[in-house]
Amino acid sequence: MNPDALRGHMDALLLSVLEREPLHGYAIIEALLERSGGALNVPTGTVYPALRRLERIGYLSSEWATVGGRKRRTYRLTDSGRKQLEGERSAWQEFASVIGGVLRADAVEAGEVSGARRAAG
Amino acid sequence: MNPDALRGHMDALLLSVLEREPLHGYAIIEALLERSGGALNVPTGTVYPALRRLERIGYLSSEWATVGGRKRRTYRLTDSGRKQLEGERSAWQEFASVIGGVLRADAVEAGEVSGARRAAG
DNA sequence: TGTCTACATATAGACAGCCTACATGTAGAC
DNA sequence: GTCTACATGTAGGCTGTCTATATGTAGACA
Repeated sequence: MNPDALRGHMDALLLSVLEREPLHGYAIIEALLERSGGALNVPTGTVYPALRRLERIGYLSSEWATVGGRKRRTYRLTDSGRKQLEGERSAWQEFASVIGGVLRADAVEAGEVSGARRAAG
Repeated sequence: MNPDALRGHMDALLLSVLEREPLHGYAIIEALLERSGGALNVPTGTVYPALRRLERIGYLSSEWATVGGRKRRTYRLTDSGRKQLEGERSAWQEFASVIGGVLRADAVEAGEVSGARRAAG
């Protein structure tokens, strides 16, 4: 997975895995790995700063906990973050539709029309 | 459209619009705008350097032409570029599938399963 | 005892691509 | 003479992701 491609989509991914339940950074990385079928192995140097950024913005809140002698900082979605996640989801759909549409536009000519859809409007 | 989101997908878009026929930079911008239904208004400061980069790599070749007294640099896909486009297309599908899958994972819980698809393998 | 791995967080600095802003020039309409 | 559309290009800023490194606990194993 080309790292640049993640640019601008990391927030959506992080907010999304936190929607179900609060998690600490390490667990978030594992969750992304699992939910992507092994495709998304995001380095700690990406995740930890991103989580802090999202907290600074107000989408996440965090608190420390000690489990089995190890310290964890557990993040949870704020109301603001939950709202943002909605926005991220629709932004993703728009984005995927637009890019996918442009990429498909020329391939279609080759005779492969299959399930081509057009955005209404 | 969040600019960061384009990061890493610009190459695919540019190669894609050049698949059908050679175009000059300005026409490429218009083509992207049109094919995206107005969603993709890419600034010249993004397109021109990107085209030069793609030419430097070997995915595009260019030649100057004068039409109606105006100079144009027309770009066309090389064999290498055509091959790269194939790769970009499958990379996009993989990417969209992975991100979409993770974003959907939690929303699904709400009962909305609709047409969920999984990439084979 | 020492070493290794998994768990867990964090930061510094490099890298790269997209953007804003600006520069330059032609053609045609008005 | 001015404006808009056409057409290309560069400099410099921004910012998010990555690599590499640092720190520390717990438990397995020799």
